[in-house]
Amino acid sequence: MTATIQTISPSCSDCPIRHRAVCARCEMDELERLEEIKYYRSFEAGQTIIWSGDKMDFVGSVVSGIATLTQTMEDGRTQMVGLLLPSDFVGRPGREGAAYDVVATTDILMCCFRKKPFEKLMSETPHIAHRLLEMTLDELDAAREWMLVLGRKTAREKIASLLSIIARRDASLTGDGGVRPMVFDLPLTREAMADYLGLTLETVSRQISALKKDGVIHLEGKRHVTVPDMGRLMEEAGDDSDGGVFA
Amino acid sequence: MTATIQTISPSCSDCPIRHRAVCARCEMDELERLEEIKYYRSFEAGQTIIWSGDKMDFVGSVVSGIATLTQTMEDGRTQMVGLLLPSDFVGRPGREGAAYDVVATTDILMCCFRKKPFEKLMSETPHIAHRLLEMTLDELDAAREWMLVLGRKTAREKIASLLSIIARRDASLTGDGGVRPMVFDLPLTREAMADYLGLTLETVSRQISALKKDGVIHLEGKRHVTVPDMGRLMEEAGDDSDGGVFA
DNA sequence: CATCTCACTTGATCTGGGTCAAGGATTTTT
DNA sequence: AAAAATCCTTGACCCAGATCAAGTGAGATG
Repeated sequence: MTATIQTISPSCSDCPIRHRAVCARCEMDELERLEEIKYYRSFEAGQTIIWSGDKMDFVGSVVSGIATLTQTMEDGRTQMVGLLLPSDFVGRPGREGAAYDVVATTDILMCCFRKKPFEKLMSETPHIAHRLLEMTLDELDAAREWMLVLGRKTAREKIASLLSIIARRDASLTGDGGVRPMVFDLPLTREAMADYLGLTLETVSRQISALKKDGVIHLEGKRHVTVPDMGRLMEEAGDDSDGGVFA
Repeated sequence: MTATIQTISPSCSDCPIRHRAVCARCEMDELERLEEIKYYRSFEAGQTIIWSGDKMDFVGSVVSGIATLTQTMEDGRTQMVGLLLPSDFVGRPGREGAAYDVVATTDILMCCFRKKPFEKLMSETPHIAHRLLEMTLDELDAAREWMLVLGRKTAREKIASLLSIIARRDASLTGDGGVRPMVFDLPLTREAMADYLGLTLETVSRQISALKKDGVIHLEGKRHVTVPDMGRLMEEAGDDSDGGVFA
């Protein structure tokens, strides 16, 4: 149950996540400096990557697999505060410790940079700091969108919101535009969905069954989802602001 | 009901919010450049400062007064996603439009910088970009802490959480350390609290009454709050992580 | 001084989602 | 192939918080 630390380190331009990673706009000499501090790290499903409060000596991006950011109260109530899908960034440059538990939900491969040298590089390279700010603003928007979901939506709307976010992210990763019907696999257990949505796993299960009965989604097995009509799903989510992805 | 635009523009070093403002670590020539693009703007209680989606041509900080960031669904359900107290920063450098409605809850004075030149200054001054990143990370932490409140806390815990956050902020502004008992004025109506907490105003009212009956807080009028024991309040909030302010 | 309005309180009732409990379907272990 | 462990579903019941409704109290307005 320990992390396999692999030092594959292909050249940064081969990095499978370069389209969103900080290195996307780097010059050759910056690439070389990034190369020196870069390493890959893989974790098994269920492993905790970082514990809240632990010192975090790296930043990085998810290459493949899924992880979650969660907060837990003393009595065990837990709330997921972030979902890390491939290309998402993890880490808080300038901060010592981790603020949340980071848990691998599936087997996961991360592309990491040692934190200290990364910060040095960042302070010397304006566009990296810029890119970080942009990504942090994106995360802030996502967190605030989720506050509306948690605070004001019904259980059914919450499920529909989650499905439509996952579908959207999945489509943008596979470049699968607005093709209908939309097909994807749920990367989360019912319990993890419940933790994201502020519900119980029973309610999640019931609402998924209800959406299925009403023909909003179709299920094969427990995880494989087909959405015959994304517009319908987003209506169910109470969401007109579709972000233009499926316009 | 239009905004009074005053161009008081005292020198930046006189800025009442310089301790948290972006200019805190600026050199003299940067201060002068900031001075050129700086202006003050005041709004009356109830005024909407920016509408979600509107083009936003400034960034800035709250000097005095309170504003809120809110999101609204088509059917009128609203969720507050941020509370802007004095010294808080507003604006999304690098983004065109506003993502949320910004509403003045009390009369408010803002210290603004024109956006385009501010962005230029930012791209030429690493430590400003740095400071912005830090502030955005703070906001992200606050948003995620609030996700736990919205998703997993009971009505009573939500109220206690809000009171303890306001008390904390108030104390750090007035430099009023850990002095017990803690006294402050609620800057929000019951309805605004409800919008922040994902509750109805009736529930907010009932829970405040309950906390009062149980001696957790004491009320004079409807807004003036005395907290005889901050530790007790934070227990009620289900919150051990007190941020060390009242350790 | 009477009336309005706005912010709040309190009561009565209803209901969405939580809780508790009993399975079912797959996969993993032995 | 039996046993155990996961993950999921469904039913029955309950309760925290929503909804509906009727006030109260303190400023503002005429």
